[in-house]
Amino acid sequence: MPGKMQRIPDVVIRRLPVYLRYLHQLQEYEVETVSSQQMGVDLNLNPAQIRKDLSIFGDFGIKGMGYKVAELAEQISEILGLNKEIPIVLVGVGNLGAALCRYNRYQESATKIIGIFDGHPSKIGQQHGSLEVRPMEELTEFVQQHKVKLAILATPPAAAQSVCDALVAAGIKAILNFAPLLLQAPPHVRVSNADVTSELQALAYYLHG
Amino acid sequence: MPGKMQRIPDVVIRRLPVYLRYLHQLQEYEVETVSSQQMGVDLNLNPAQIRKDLSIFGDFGIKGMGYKVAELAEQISEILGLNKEIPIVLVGVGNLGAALCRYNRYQESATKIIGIFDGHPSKIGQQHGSLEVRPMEELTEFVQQHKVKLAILATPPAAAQSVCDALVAAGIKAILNFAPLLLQAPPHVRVSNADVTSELQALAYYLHG
DNA sequence: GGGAGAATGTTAAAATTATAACAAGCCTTT
DNA sequence: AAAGGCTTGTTATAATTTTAACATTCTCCC
Ligand SMILES: NC(=O)c1ccc[n+]([C@@H]2O[C@H](COP(=O)([O-])OP(=O)(O)OC[C@H]3O[C@@H](n4cnc5c(N)ncnc54)[C@H](O)[C@@H]3O)[C@@H](O)[C@H]2O)c1
Ligand SMILES: NC(=O)c1ccc[n+]([C@@H]2O[C@H](COP(=O)([O-])OP(=O)(O)OC[C@H]3O[C@@H](n4cnc5c(N)ncnc54)[C@H](O)[C@@H]3O)[C@@H](O)[C@H]2O)c1
Repeated sequence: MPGKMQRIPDVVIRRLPVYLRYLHQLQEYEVETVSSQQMGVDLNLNPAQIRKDLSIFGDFGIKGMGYKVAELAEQISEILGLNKEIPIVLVGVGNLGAALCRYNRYQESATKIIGIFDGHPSKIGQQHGSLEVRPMEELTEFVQQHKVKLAILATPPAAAQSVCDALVAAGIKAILNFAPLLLQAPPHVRVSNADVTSELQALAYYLHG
Repeated sequence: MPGKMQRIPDVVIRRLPVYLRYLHQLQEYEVETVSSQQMGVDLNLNPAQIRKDLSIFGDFGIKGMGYKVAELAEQISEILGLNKEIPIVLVGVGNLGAALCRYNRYQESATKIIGIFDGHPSKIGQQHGSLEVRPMEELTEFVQQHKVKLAILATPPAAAQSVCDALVAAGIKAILNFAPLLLQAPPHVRVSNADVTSELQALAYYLHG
């Protein structure tokens, strides 16, 4: 639909991976097609919202029938850019960082950690799965050489801002931040915060409401 | 303000921990008061939104002056229910679960993991910090005995729904779910999803938009 | 003690997001 | 091949959330 440009809300983008995971699940059960109605029931979402989200990007459905599961999964992958491998660097190979490395290995996903870095001498050279911890000095060159655009930040909060600055300077365009603080980054760099403590605190509210 | 009852949006509740962390930071620098203006600059939020969020719960500010940092932090803690310790159980002591246990120890927070459980015999009895892995058989009794209302779920996705059911049956009221699937839980149980893969996939979109 | 300046709480407006309604279109069945 | 039954994409409506505006009131300082 080569009409006019429109801004796509973040909230829509964040639902796409949910749709995608669901579709992959259907594929495992060899389901061929699915309606927005059915998706709505299974995902606890309004069917109209699902149709609207998808129609932003194109006409993927078949009237009277629904969506072809495999095809829609492919389309969403395309939209998100998951059809090519997306290389990731992880900085801060502590408790959490190490868990993320190991997890990465059995995950069949386009997003893949290809380099891990740490500032502490004792960590350098340690092996996590197929990845060896590199020193921070190599970060910039590695990022540029491998055209890495996405980073995971898992250092303590005190180090996080300076690591963020280094990542930005190296050319990183998006950061998944696990450190419990608000990173300051330029507007063209997207930061997503995964703060467990905040999540737990928000949940705590609902224990007495 | 004993006026009429109002529903408080989730999005407001999720901002409260952000405010709280910021206030604690100010306390470290011995800042005594702060204006919504200043908070807005530091947190990248609209000052009006901050004032509105806070005014839902009471009149915490002083006109012409702003908010007393210590007092506001105390109020927000109160609202979230963080003035008493909130006990948590964690199920699934694998890579991620173990990292969360260890993290828990140095975190000065009201939310505290007090029991960890795993379904695999080889894990039972393992020590993680001060916590020893317990068998699933003890889950229900432990939850009820310690009046635990909040759980962290960190099992593989295949096991997650049945663990969720067990948690709900035991009386858990809120779950932070790390498994990449949509849990089905009754309406009185709140589920918050912390899915790293989905986060990364959403970020991927912005690498080519 | 009074006036200037500042920042709140609140009311009003704008923007965004979600839901509902429905015409158009595709598939299946007869 | 035509009808009937679904289900989409889209347009319209509703709800929520954000931002702006401003009267009120508190502090500070003279
Ligand atoms: N572990 C968890 O379960 C958990 C949960 C929620 C949040 N977090 C947050 O995630 C982050 C990591 O947590 P963790 O438990 O893995 O901490 P950790 O202390 O185990 O690991 C941090 C790692 O970062 C490295 N590091 C420190 N300064 C660095 C720098 N300037 N440059 C590069 N590397 C540096 C350290 O050497 C260490 O290996 C922290 O910000 C923590 O608050 C952790
Ligand atoms: N490790 C990561 O960095 C990471 C990142 C994102 C998401 N996740 C998700 O978090 C979850 C845990 O990941 P992980 O890497 O720690 O996995 P893991 O395999 O290392 O650990 C899973 C643990 O759950 C236990 N378990 C399995 N079935 C159980 C059952 N029925 N009852 C109780 N315990 C049971 C296992 O014994 C194991 O100890 C997974 O769902 C994974 O997809 C992990």
